[in-house]
Amino acid sequence: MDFAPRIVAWQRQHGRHDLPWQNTRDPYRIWLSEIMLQQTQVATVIPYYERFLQRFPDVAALGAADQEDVMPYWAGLGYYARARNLHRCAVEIMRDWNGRFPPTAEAITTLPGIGRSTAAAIAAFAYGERSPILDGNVKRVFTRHFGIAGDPSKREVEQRLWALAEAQVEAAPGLDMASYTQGLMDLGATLCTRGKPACDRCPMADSCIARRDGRQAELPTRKVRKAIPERETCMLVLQHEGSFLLQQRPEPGIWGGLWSLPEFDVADDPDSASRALGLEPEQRYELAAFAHTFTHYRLHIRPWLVPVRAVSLRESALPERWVPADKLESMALPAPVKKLLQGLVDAGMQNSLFTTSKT
DNA sequence: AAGCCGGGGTG
DNA sequence: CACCCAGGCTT
Repeated sequence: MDFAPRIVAWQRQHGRHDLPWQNTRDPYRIWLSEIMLQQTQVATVIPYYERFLQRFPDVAALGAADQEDVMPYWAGLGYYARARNLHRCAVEIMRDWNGRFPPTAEAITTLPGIGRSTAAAIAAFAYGERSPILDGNVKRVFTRHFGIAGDPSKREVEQRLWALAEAQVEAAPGLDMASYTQGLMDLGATLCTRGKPACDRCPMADSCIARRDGRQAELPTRKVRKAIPERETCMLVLQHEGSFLLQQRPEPGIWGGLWSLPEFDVADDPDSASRALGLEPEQRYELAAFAHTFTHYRLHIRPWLVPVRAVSLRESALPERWVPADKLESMALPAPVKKLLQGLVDAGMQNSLFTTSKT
């Protein structure tokens, strides 16, 4: 009872008001922030957001750009389909909406990469539309406050939460939707956190079921996570006169659209893998293996440094490019590849990096 | 309904 | 290390 107005009152006094995407009603800026913030924390997003906005200040600038020019500004953020969809949206808005962002949450949902919650957030912030959100923060706040057990990603539980979200808005005529939506996010991000919720400072503590029953640690119910599989790959660091050979990853798929190192099966060897690309190895150095963990599997990477003489390449299914060391910064590289190449460049290709020498 | 898609922060 | 984060799309 009285849920939404209390959230608003708390937000105005204790919420966040100076995030880079606040204090604007520009749908473009709001939209960009919502996409970047999908499954990504605020502190991670901020520098990406600033860089992106500087390069693409409005939907016209983004729509006029090639996707190729967009990807470097997303490299390292993850979920690269978000960037591809963002660019598709901009093209679509310029073509189908006369350059104006769609005026309702329902219309916004038709755009690629924007679901119900993201559309509602954009509509609430930009237009004040009375559409509720249901993101990770809201799921945590609601499951605790209303004592909803069960994995929130399950359809049945999620439907209950959507119904609760709708009910809170309907029960509050004249609600300031921007403040309410921001308040839910702020509460989840700053007080009703996963680990140690600050119930002593929470404006909803007196009506919170989890608080009453001492079940804050059990809600929201954890999802049962299966053991993640292990995968293994070898990567070729083909090097010629200070440049590295990069291949553009196909989409869809992991790292789609990013530039990565050529890979070969662990059963094969770096020399034949290099020759398969039309390159003759001068040497081959096994670099230190390392692991990279994704949400759904762990990838063991075994990199080989292979200096080559000729740079004539064979026909390849993937776009390929020789990239000088000092131009790597401008390329859209997967995080582990960036780390690997940066390490090589920073160390000046010194032998200390090699676990084993020539084989 | 379940799997796919990343990287980083947190405890 | 496990778990989670301003989720959405495909199968």
